[in-house]
Amino acid sequence: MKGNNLGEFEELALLTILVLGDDAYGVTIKQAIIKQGERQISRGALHTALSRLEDKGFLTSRQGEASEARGGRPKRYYEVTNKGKEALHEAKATRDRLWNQIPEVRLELQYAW
Amino acid sequence: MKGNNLGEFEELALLTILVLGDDAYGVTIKQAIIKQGERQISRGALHTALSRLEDKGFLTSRQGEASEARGGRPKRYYEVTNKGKEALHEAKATRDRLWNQIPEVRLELQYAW
DNA sequence: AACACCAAGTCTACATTTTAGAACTTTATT
DNA sequence: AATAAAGTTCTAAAATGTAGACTTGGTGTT
Repeated sequence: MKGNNLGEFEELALLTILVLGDDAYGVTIKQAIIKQGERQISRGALHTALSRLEDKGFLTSRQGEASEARGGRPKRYYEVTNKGKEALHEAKATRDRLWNQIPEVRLELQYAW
Repeated sequence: MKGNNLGEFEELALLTILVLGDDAYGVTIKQAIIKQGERQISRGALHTALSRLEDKGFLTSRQGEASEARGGRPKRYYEVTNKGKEALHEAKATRDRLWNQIPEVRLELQYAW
């Protein structure tokens, strides 16, 4: 890819991180995505996407603390970079522009009879 | 994939077909995508996506006539199915919902100084 | 100190999507 | 018949998406 296009899952992940703000790490991101009701995802799936996004400069991460509850491995918090935000805006703009060019009629569902 | 998620290129293609309406076939779709100014794509790339979308029931195709100008192989016209439209609406809804949950501040670009 | 146990991140490997470019097909023109 | 034009189809590789097993780092219990 040219390097600036986001895959659909990547985009979903970035948006979710922006929604979560300060509290975006693996588990919360996963929960949020699932809660959006859209799909089931695994830890692994998410983390590979996140680390690819980081490689490409769409987000950065920093080590956090362990969970209070019962200990556990330290969290890794994610933050969307400027580049990431720009990519999101661009993706949105392109699609919005396309949606605006579609006449209403053409969106109606057809039923056989 | 589960079977109902659209890849980002797939989505772009479906939207473009809706924009083009009656005149959507390989070449016009390709031109339209490029003209949206977003990217360069090859014939092959587009056609594989289209046929995959057809396999998945997001669009149908029918054979058309050859070009008037100078002949040539008959065109294949594409049309988005109900299922395709629904998938587009869903994808849009999910993202719009996410965008609405992002506070303005969090979208601002950061500059070092 | 040793051990169980929990929360989370990392690794591995395979499936699906994206991509480009070469090859092919059909028709028109000369 | 040969060549050109307008398209589509094939092939193969790179990028993304995905699940599940594995590891690590911490806390609590004895």
